[in-house]
Amino acid sequence: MAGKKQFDMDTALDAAMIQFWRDGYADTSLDDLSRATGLNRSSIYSSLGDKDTLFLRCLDLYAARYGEKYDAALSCAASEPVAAVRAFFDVTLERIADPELPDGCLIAQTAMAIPVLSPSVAAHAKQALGFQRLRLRAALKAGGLTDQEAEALAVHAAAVNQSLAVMSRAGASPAQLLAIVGVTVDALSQALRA
Amino acid sequence: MAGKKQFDMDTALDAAMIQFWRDGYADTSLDDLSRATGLNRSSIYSSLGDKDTLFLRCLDLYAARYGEKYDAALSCAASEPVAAVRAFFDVTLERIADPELPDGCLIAQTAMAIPVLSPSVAAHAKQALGFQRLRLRAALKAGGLTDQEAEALAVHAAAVNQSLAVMSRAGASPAQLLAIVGVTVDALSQALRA
DNA sequence: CACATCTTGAACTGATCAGTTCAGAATAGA
DNA sequence: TCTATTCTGAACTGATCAGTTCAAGATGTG
Repeated sequence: MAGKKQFDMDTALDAAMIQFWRDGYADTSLDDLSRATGLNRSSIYSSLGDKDTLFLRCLDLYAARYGEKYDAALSCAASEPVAAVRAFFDVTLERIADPELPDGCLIAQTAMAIPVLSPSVAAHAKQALGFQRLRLRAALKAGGLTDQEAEALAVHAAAVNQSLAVMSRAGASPAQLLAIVGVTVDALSQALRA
Repeated sequence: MAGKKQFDMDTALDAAMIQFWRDGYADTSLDDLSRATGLNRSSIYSSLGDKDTLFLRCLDLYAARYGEKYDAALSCAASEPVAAVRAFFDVTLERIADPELPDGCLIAQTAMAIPVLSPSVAAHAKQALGFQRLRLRAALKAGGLTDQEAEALAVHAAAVNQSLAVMSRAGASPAQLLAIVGVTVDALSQALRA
């Protein structure tokens, strides 16, 4: 069982991310991480760093992975802004519908715990939410909204996207989640018609 | 220091509620509660029960207190539905703006932690969110929306209300929070115009 | 075979946690 | 004054936590 790397770093990081995602930072112990990754306590410590460092890596992995998907969804915003925003929300809805993945959202969960988290972790979470808003704003401006409209709808859409995390954890049905984003998409259609 | 009750139960419960609200269940220790309430460890145990019981009481106190305010805000829905929903969100926005109170929302925070909470606590949180939706739905129907529209807008508004908890924790400005609810209020105006 | 590399399990430290108990101090009312 | 009630501080249990260390075992490479 030695001589060469026995585990895939990315797989382990993935498992750790999902563990943090489901239970949150406070309720995830090193033993939980050890169980989730299949790695020994010592191995985690020596190759992934301590709990804080590992959590930061997981946050970044999460932001990068889904950030790409959100970007891809919004890429058609210039020609079809409504479809783009719908696709944006679909990224989240599909993630929630995936039985392999936890409900909720790692960023939202982390944001809610900001008062008890380290400043660096808090900063990463805030930054991730900021990126989301900027992504949406750029797309909406490309889609033809004014600066003001784009700003307002971007922060609204980012918030609604986070709300899906709360509502899914509280047991909302897929139909209800769809209704939540439906109102927002309709509001965008309306804004574009003006 | 004895012979008669030395502390006001409601005051103590209030302090405990705020402590849970700010730091969440997992990150609140009995020592934190002792400090917050000014009560001895033993006194908490003997007069407020164990951590789980106390948390349930705090959840109920929170739901009752703000439930009343939400109801009052929505009471004019039949004649002025848009103003009613705006007043509904104002309850949350004023709570967030109050420097005496934590950001966020106890219900939202609890909902996010459902996977690691006891079933009874999870049930209380879900119930509270369910009430919020029913409150909104009744108001919107009274305001003249169809059943379908009222259902969709109610779950949307309840979600947006929860999103304010996430966004305020992530450092969103009052103007941004206002923009978030603005889009929803506009969507309601539009629905009523049809 | 020998060595460098990797992995493991176990242990230990110092800290915190919830829950519980209890003796004693303080006090209000009879 | 006597007594029932209330409060307090301290202690203890059994558990978990993060962080760290290390010796022993396993394996691939040269």
